[in-house]
This record gives sequence, C-alpha cells and structure tokens, in this order.
Amino acid sequence: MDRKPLARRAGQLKAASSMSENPLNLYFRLFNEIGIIGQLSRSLLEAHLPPRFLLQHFAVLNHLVRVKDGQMPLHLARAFQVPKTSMTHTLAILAKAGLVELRDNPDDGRSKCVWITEAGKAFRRNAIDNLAPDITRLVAKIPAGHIDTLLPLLTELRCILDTDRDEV
Amino acid sequence: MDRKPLARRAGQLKAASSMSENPLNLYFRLFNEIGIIGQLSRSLLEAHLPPRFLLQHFAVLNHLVRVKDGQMPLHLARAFQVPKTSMTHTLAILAKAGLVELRDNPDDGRSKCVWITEAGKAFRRNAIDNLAPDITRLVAKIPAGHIDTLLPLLTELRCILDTDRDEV
DNA sequence: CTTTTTTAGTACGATATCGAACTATATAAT
DNA sequence: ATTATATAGTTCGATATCGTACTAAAAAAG
Repeated sequence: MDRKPLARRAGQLKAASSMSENPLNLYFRLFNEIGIIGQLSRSLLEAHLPPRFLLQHFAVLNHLVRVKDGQMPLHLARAFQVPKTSMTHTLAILAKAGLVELRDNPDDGRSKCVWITEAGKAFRRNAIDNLAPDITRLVAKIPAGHIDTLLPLLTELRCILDTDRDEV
Repeated sequence: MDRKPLARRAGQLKAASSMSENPLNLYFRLFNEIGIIGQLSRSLLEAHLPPRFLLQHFAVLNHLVRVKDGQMPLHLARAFQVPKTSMTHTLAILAKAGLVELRDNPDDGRSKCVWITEAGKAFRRNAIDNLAPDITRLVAKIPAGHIDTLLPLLTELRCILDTDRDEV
C-alpha cells in the first residue's frame, strides 16, 4: 500500500500500533491473509465432500445441527453473510439431494423453515469424520494456544465488521 | 461439532488448549469466523469499486504494484490460491478493461507476463482512497495491538495450511 | 538428436453467485 | 376496514468459478 498519509488520526495510530506500517496496509494484509486462509480451509473440507458438494452445503447442514434446526432461509443467509439469492440456490441443491426439507412456516405465509434430514445429518457426520485426521495433523503443527488467541480476536473483528456495515 | 473423541492425541490436546472444546470444534469455529470476515471485507472493498468489478480484480492489481509487476498468470493463481482457469478469466476481464497488459514471456513461449497499466494503477489508487475512510472507522473501533497480534498468527496459519496441502 | 514427459495457458461446459425485479404475505398507516 | 409500505423467497439473466481436456512449448530421458 502506498505511504500517502491518511487522516491526521491515522498518523497517531501509526505510533500506537505498528511503527513501520500505516493501518491501511495493515488491514489489507490482514484481509488478504484471511482471504487465502478461507480458500485453503475451503479446499481442505471440500476434499472430503462427495463430488459436486461445496463448503456452503456442509456449512448450512452444520449450522442447522450446531446452532438451530428449522431456521428460515433469510436467517441462514444472514448467518453466512450471503445474499438471499445465494441461499435460495444452496437450499435448493440441498433439498434436491434430500439433505434438508423445506416446509412452509406456519407463522408466516411468506417464509419457509429449513429442517435437516437424517441423510443430512449423516452427510455432515461423514464429512467431519473424514476431516478429523487433517485437523489432527494441523493441531500437531500449530502451537497450542495460538488458536485460543486467534478466535476471540477474529470474533471481535467479525462483530465489528458486521455492526459497521449496518451503520453505513 | 459433536463431542465424539478424536484420536488419543486429541484427548491430550484438549487439556492443553481449551478445557471446554475439542480441537475439531475449535478449528471449525475458526474457519467459520474467517469465512465470514472474508465475505464482509470483500463487501467492504467491492462497495468502492466501479460496477461489475470485484475483489479479485483489485487484488491482482494490488499484487502487481505491491509485490511484483510482470508476473506470470500461474504465479498469480498460486499467490491467490485459485485454479489457473479462475486466474485466466480474471486477467481476461482486466485486460479487456485496459487495466493490465498481457505480453508474451520472452523466456518461455508457453507463458505470459502480466503488466499493470497506468489505468490499472489509477483504478487501484482510487479504490484505496475510497476505502480509506472505512478503514479509519475500523481502526477507531478495534483496539490498537489486536491486529498486530492477529497478523503474525494468521500468517503462520496460512503458511502451515499451504505447506500441509502440498504434503498430501 | 529424438522421444517422452511435464508444464503454462486456454477452451469448454457445468454449476455457483448474485443484483434486479417480481409475487405473495405481513405490517404499518390512515 | 382499507390502503400503502415493507418483507421473504423466488425467478431471471449476466457473470464468476473451476474441473476436464486440449494445444503448444519446455524439460527430461534415452
């Protein structure tokens, strides 16, 4: 990133954070690393999914089990930060594969509820079982505590980005 | 994630890292947060790009300026962890828009070199200038030092994922 | 020097992504 | 009660993504 100074406040921050890099650079590097890790982790998981299934298919099933079954498509789209149209497409694929069941929402004629099926639960479990050795290998390579340090900071960053976006 | 124990070693790790969560859960949460931050940061940047331009278009231009101009498509694909076909498509769009120039590699008849144009540099600069206020707002919200803590840990994780993938 | 193998980039086609616009339903305003 | 506005999900179409297979060129093997 070029060294053109930002607002005066940014100059102040330079001293507070990194002596050698302005915050714009820092954030670009941060988001770049995150983008690449995202793709690497997606490849890691997708290697263990049946052909033609992708990370988002697994992620939806996982969310229904881990967070709450029977959610509305809109809530799922928000949880994963994708447009409604993307979630509509993903759910159509999952329903067609028999991994979820879309039922009308009795409380709201406009909306649907997404329920995971037994086949969906089995799909998710198989993916997790197949991925476990890879994660075990990662665990062996990454020092204990680093993930514990990363997670809360990433969660904070995600919350701030989420909130910041709504403010604009 | 279910609480089914992993290999015996994982049981040992549980005590070492998190007392309440097995490592598979930890990594799933980690990758999930990263995936969402990736999408949020992509939206943040794409809001400041001209219509029909996406993060990867900017990222390639940025890479050519920040890292090295005149790189080969294969190197760019590797740098961004995308398949060759994805990079071919991205570069075709950029070339069509006059933001990069594809020239034959004088040392290797099979390959091309990607050079950023003046229009490409202006495109990148405009995006950065337009993004600066958003980043400044983030800087104000995220405690100093958190990014400094995050970056090296993410870089380490990315390197390990990169190397681990090549080992399989 | 010739042949075989590997590599860089592309073409093709199938599928994913997603903005715009739509319908049906719910909520808010009158 | 009626009308206006907002919302949930979908359809459509344009574009992005990417695996497979291809061509042309380079490197390796013989």
